[in-house]
Amino acid sequence: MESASKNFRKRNAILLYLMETNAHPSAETIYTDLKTQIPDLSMATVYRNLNRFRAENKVCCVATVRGTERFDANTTPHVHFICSHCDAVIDLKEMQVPESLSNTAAECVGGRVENCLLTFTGLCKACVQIQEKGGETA
Amino acid sequence: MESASKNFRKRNAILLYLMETNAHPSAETIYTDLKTQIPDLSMATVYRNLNRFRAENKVCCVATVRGTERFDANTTPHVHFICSHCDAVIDLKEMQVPESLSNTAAECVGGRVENCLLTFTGLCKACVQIQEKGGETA
DNA sequence: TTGTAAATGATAATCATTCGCAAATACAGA
DNA sequence: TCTGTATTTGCGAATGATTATCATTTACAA
Repeated sequence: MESASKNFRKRNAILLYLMETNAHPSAETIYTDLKTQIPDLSMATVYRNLNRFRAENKVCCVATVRGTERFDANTTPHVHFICSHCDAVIDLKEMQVPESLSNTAAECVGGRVENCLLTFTGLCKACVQIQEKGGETA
Repeated sequence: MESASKNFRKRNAILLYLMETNAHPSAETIYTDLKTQIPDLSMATVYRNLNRFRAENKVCCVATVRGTERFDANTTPHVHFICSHCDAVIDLKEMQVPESLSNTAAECVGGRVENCLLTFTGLCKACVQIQEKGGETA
């Protein structure tokens, strides 16, 4: 196992960070947050390991928000909501992608379906309220 | 109506191009293809108008493939398949996003749901076949 | 020790996208 | 027909995210 020894401290820290958050952070957020515990961390290491995790299917990119990729250690099909005002990427844990859909998709494409993402966009609860206040002028 | 006159020739050409294709092109593809009919077209114009169309809800970005946005003049909820080998973005026209899902999502978030995308990834038909041939060595 | 392979940091390079500004264009009214 | 104004555009520079390069460090095995 490649966990305790060798040069995997930083790699493991990055994966752990992703497994323990549900905020779908960007590479930069990961870097900034981990930098406090690991002062000699480099952005290159974050990107390199993210790409490695992706190739190993330990991590996936669930969205690209304003040109920035957002990562998740949950690689099973699941449902997200992206707020177009505050850029939050929120898990909709209560929802599931109906299994039947993947099968139908595979039939339609005639190829191999490996993953799927169901993504809603709009305004999150907090941003709806902000907008309602700000909209009084209208 | 802002169609025939004024300075809208290029703008209209871009929108028309998007309405007539189902290939979900990138800004660069749009630019390259239109350049043959409109030699003095500029990339900035393509990007500017894409952003305008987006704001007007005439066009949306349906995916980001290898760091490049892919556009679609169909702004209603629909289903795509992205081939991770050839980067094709394919409409699954036979499939629909169940209406009920959007309602459920709105309840879960407690905010305002504006759009949704259901996206499958994997290998398209052609790329599966290529891979099967190439895999003989194993 | 010593050699080897893998991981990293720093920074340069790349690529998609946006910005700034001056020139071109279309149209309204004198 | 001129003139003013607002819009659109082209060009090229600037930005921002991501990747590549390369020398250094690290872990481990012989």
